[in-house]
Amino acid sequence: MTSKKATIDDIAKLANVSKSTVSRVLNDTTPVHQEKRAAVEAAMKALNFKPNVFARSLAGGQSKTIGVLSQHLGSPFYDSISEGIIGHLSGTGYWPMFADSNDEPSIAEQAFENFLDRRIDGFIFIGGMLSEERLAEFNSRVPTFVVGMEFKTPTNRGISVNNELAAFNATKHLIDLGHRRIAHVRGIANHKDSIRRLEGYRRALTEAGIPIDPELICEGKFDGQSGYDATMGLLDCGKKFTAVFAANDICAMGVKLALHRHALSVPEDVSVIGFDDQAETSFTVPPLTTVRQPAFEMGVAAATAIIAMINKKPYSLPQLPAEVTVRESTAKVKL
Amino acid sequence: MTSKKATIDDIAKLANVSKSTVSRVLNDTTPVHQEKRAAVEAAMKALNFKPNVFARSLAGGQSKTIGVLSQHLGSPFYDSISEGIIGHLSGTGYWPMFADSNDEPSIAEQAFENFLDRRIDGFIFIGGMLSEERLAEFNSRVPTFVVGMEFKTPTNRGISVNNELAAFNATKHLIDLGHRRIAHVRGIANHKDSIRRLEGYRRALTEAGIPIDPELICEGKFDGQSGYDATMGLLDCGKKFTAVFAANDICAMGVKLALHRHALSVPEDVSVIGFDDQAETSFTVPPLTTVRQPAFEMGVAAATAIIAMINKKPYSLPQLPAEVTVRESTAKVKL
DNA sequence: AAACGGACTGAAACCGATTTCAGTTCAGGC
DNA sequence: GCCTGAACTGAAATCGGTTTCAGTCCGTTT
Repeated sequence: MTSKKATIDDIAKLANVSKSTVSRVLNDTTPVHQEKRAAVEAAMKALNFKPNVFARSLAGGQSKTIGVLSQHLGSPFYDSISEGIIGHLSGTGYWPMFADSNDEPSIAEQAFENFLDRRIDGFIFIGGMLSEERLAEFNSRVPTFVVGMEFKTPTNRGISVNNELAAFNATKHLIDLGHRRIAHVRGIANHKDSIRRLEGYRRALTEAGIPIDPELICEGKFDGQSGYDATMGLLDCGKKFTAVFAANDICAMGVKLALHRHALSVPEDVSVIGFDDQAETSFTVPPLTTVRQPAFEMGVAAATAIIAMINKKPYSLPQLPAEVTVRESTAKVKL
Repeated sequence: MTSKKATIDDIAKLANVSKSTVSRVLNDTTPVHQEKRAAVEAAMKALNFKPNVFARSLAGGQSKTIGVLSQHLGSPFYDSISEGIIGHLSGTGYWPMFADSNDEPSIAEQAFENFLDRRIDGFIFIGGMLSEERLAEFNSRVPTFVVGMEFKTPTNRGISVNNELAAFNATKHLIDLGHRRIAHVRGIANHKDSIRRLEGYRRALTEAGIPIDPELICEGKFDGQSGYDATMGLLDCGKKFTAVFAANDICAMGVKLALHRHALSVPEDVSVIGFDDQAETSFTVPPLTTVRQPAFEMGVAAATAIIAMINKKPYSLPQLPAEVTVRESTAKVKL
């Protein structure tokens, strides 16, 4: 098929110009006469020319790669974001390069340095274990976009659901169903999302005039086991509650299993609401009520934004809803 | 910290040798006198030298990047494999570059070409929508390792669970519990894994002297919806069965929900077994019996193998078990 | 003692782009 | 009619490595 792989010199020869000119039409750095530009473009088409990324990057140009740092690949929510990023990047000429920090700030820092060695053109940070200051510092070294973590200062440098509001809505949904003793199983304690979700939970209770019972707020880790353990703990010591707001969907599954172990049924005895709306969620028994986070769309937005940032073009971010998806794991409180 | 970034010339100057020599100790291509080698190594340490990947690759050396093509990022099984790959690659100097073919052979082909443009040193193919011939062809162009798909010809070029055997074991587990009317919800029809799993299912029935009822074999797509639809279909037309072997765990969740809709309980009325043992699986109500695929370990093995292949070193692959993880979704058939 | 071959080395070419530098052309302002 | 600046161009340097080529040095063979 493609015999060898055309270089810029081949194009120059065929179009009868110098390689400088070819480079110019390639990068739009300097005006090029219409005629020559057309000749060059024709030659590129004819030879199916694709610039060599390495030569380009070596010479100081772009590497056409985007570093993507996920806090935890294997977490469905982050993975959906990644999927959105990959999906949107494909065909743009940019390629993502992934790293996983495993929720460790020090690994994240190191991964970032490695990315710089690789001369990434842009950096997408998924999740939220780094301070805004660090991220600002990153951004001063390479265009940086944050997804899935609330990022206040430069509002257009990140995209995320409003966790506080989403958690408020989730809790309010339960309150509206008549629940007053609502437990909350948290995510990782110092994780931004966890903190904001706890805030939303508290605000909803407070605004409804329900006193906050600290014993109903359990530590967790965004996983099934911690949801299970926390709920078992509550149940074993006879704590009364009629609803649980879990930090995320997989945690909610753990909560449900613990309730099942105590012969409590969902939603008849206890209502459960999750967070994320990950794919499996609608097939649990019963299907889980949850707060939807449009993860894939967030990934797409991040990819769109980072490309625009790299090319210093304007872009706009979608407004993300924080809606409760009502399914069958929540119901009116039993009288 | 690191002021500028040392180049090979800096090293050469400091070690008082030519850059050729530095390159030689870097790549171990030609013998270098012990003294000079030591001097060079010392200089590299002192200047914290890291060779520029782009210059290296441009000059015809290695790019230190591994192309990883997943059939479907966002599928928990494939993601766990990816996680294993990323985990094991980290710190080796090699970096993965991901693409997602979305189960489309044509996209896979294109992704592979793009990878070659990026001069990947090695290629890891996750999943199984490509023929062995194509993969052999790929392997002739760049070291290629296949993970999560059975790959017969060169036995050490891929790693996978024995799907036929695993499916046989799953089905046999049900038979041993006394079930004789066992439905099977398949994965994507022309997907290798699906085919092999169907074979295992058939063999188990045949060896047990149970006639195969084609109406109990339903098409599916490795997702929750198809598990749900298939089961609803069976139930709605009054087909009798006491157990279901689902193509994977998420499919099994769909199956369970459909049973729940018909007021059938698991495992009292119908036993359900899944495949993969993905993380959430142990928190479903009731926890799902499934066949474990050690995905993360498979990823690690793939990363290990590809690096060895690139460097023409020997390596060995672990033997993967195909064990049934018995939880609570399967039970003795009701008499 | 001459010839040979293996260990070891540095200069220079090369990989394929970008960018600087030094012009050349040409239109418009005075 | 001359000057100025913008549009446009190509030669050559550059990015940071690898690899070829042409040797040098030395211990062994014959």
